[in-house]
Amino acid sequence: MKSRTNNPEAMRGRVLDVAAEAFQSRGYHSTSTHDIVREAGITGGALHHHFPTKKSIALAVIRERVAQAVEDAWIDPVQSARTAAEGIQAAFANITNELDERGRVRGCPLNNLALELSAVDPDFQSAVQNVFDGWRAAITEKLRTDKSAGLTAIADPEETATFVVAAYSGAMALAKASQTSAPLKSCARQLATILRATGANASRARKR
Amino acid sequence: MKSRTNNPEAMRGRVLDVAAEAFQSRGYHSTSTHDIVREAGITGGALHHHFPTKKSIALAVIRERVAQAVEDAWIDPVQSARTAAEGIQAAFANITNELDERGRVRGCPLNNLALELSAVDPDFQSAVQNVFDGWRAAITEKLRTDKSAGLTAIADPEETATFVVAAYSGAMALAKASQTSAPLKSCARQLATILRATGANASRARKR
Amino acid sequence: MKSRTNNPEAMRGRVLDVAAEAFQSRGYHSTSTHDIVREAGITGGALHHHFPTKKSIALAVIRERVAQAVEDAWIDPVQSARTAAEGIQAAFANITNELDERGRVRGCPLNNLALELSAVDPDFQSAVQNVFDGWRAAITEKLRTDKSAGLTAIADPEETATFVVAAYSGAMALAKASQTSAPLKSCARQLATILRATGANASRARKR
Amino acid sequence: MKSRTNNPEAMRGRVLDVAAEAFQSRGYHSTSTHDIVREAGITGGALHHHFPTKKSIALAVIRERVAQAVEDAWIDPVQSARTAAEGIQAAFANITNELDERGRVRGCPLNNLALELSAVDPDFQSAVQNVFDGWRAAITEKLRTDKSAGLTAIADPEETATFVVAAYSGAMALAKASQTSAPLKSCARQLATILRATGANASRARKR
DNA sequence: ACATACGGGACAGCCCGTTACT
DNA sequence: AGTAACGGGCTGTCCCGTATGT
Repeated sequence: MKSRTNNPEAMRGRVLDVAAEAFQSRGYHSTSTHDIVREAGITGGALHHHFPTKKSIALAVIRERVAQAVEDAWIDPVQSARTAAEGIQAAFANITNELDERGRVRGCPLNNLALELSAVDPDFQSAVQNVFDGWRAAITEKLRTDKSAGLTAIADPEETATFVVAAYSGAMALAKASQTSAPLKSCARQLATILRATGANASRARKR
Repeated sequence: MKSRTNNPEAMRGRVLDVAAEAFQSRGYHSTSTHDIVREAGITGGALHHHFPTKKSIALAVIRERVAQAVEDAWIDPVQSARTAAEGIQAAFANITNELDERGRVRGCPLNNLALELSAVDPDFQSAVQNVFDGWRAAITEKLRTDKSAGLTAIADPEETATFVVAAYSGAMALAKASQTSAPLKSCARQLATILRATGANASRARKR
Repeated sequence: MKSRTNNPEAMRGRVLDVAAEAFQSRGYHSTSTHDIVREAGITGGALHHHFPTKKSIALAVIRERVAQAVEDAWIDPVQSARTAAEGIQAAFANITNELDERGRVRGCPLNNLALELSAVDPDFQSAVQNVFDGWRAAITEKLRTDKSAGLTAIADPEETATFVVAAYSGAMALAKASQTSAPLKSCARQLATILRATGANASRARKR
Repeated sequence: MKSRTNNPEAMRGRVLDVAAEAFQSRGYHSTSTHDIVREAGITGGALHHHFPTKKSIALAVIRERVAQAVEDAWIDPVQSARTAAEGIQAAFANITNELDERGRVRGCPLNNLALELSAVDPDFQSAVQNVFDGWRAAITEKLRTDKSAGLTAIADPEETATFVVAAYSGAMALAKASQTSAPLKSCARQLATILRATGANASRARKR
């Protein structure tokens, strides 16, 4: 008879950690519930107790782990930066650094799951969309309140935020496909130029 | 015994058509070989004769169908457009129109497979990368040879091309997640502004 | 939903019984896992729970059923017989009788699997060898401790034991090929003569 | 378009060579017709032209290759030897030498197929039995006509021949299971002693 | 709360044969 | 004589979910 440590919170957390990791590395469909059971060192029964279906695991991963990852990697840096442009650059820089250290590009956890699951099920779709919305909202807000030179002139902060998220998402997709951080670096530079240029234009416009 | 007419090309083509459609709509892992057999109206033996493994189907789909789709939707419009900016806008416009007519956003076939398969297998990864490379190369070339006002001043056409591809890819990911064409429209507008702005800057720079 | 009673041991045993029977009658490769599922009256899931692979079934059959059969048919009779020669004759006699009653010669379960699987996989090979070793060891031991007239003079009990096992195995192979018990009877007689002769020789030798 | 060399005899022979080799190494059921096609460098259609079914290949292998192998390894040496005992020892010696050089024990081609196929199909069974019968007949004949000292006294040459074949077959089975030539050497020694002893007994008997 | 046993049904891949075609 | 396309069906494995047991 094996010993057992009743600690539901810890077990739930371990499951989510393992599942988040597996979903990002191998994808949702390529990860079996048995993989999670094995890697988390638990039993099928325990998994079922906390998550009755595989779908419920994925939803929890999106809501509790992926959303957190987006917050850590994007929302916090952007909010705490001096300007929106700096926040965006910081986010890119941090992610690129991590990538170069790791050596392998697993892609953006949100985009990976978004592409794989959005078409599968409306529950997945809306869960994913919520995270995207929070992400865009944070950037939008920063763009709106950014009092740095000229950026106030940005016509549509929401659209710009969408654009930033899209550029990053696509850059990460290219990075994953090429297994290089180069596309991310390129896009970071392009975005930097654009945001500066926009500001410059705007300030120039105002000066006249 | 029924009569039979050998027509390997047609059968192969039908398999690829069905598989390309299924992989885009439901994804690679959510499509079973039996689905393909059923939808293509063939037998398991015939499928195995032409494609011994599911992976070989996906590789052929990427190389022969997805690459073609990218060519039709991006490379041809860009090459035949007057300017790079116009070509890019045309590509966005066509795709967005199709999306709005269809009502459902299935995502970019290349990005869907890229995100799902790049991490799975190096063969997939390089097949996907080849298509991305062709795509970027076409835009790069157009940017380089574009004699329209000021755009010759683009510092790094390759990087700009990467950025365009990334922005589109990410925009389509957002569109899929939100099941709306709005992100695509936003990003198209942003890109238009940027390319125009860049040109404006450049011409301004030259005037001085 | 039907009610269910968990009884893992019984289910495992039923699987092994069915598999042992099928492997002996039709061979390992000619028995499908579905055959086992059907004949044991279980489900695929249950089979997979107890035996994740077909190989694991065969290994269990060898270790838990074939080894037992060898013990019943050879080791026990030899050990409990008065002399080695008598034990060997008893084993032959019992097996031949069973054969004649059954009418059909399915061969020695150990040799059947040995010939079919030894070259396939080292795990099979060593599992089979273990049973052979136990078989030979029992005969060796009996020959060594046999105080009956003259047999103590057997130069190399181990080699003689090997010879007995080989003669039986080959005789059963001939019996299977001819679907007759005749080869077994012939070999039993030959072995009887030899063991007696050896004893006679030995005792004659000692008398001198 | 590939060139083609019409040479039915050669193709048939190549198929049988490849099949014989594969059947001995891996067994009948573990060898697919596609394996044969690939290893023989032919096409499925060509195989089907010469051998309409897999069974027909096996029957031809038994009748044309395995029978020949038994003739080369046993019948010829026994017939051309001075005495039966010497012929048997020569056969054992040759086979054991080959085994030691090869390093891997694949078993007796006849016994391998006999054990795997005798129970499957009566056609296989009788084909195998024919080869066994020829083998035993050759030894029987030699034992009968052997004018060497004492061996004429062998009571039942046919039974003795059966015994020799059985001992060899079983020894090879043990050799395959242990992947050692040791069992063959042991049994050869035992048989040598027996045949000599029998001769000695007989001549002793006659002397009195 | 957790563990083991089990249900059914799919999964990708492969099998042996046959038929159309050169 | 020989080639390539094709037909069905089956293989071992694995899947996710649930029920029973502690």
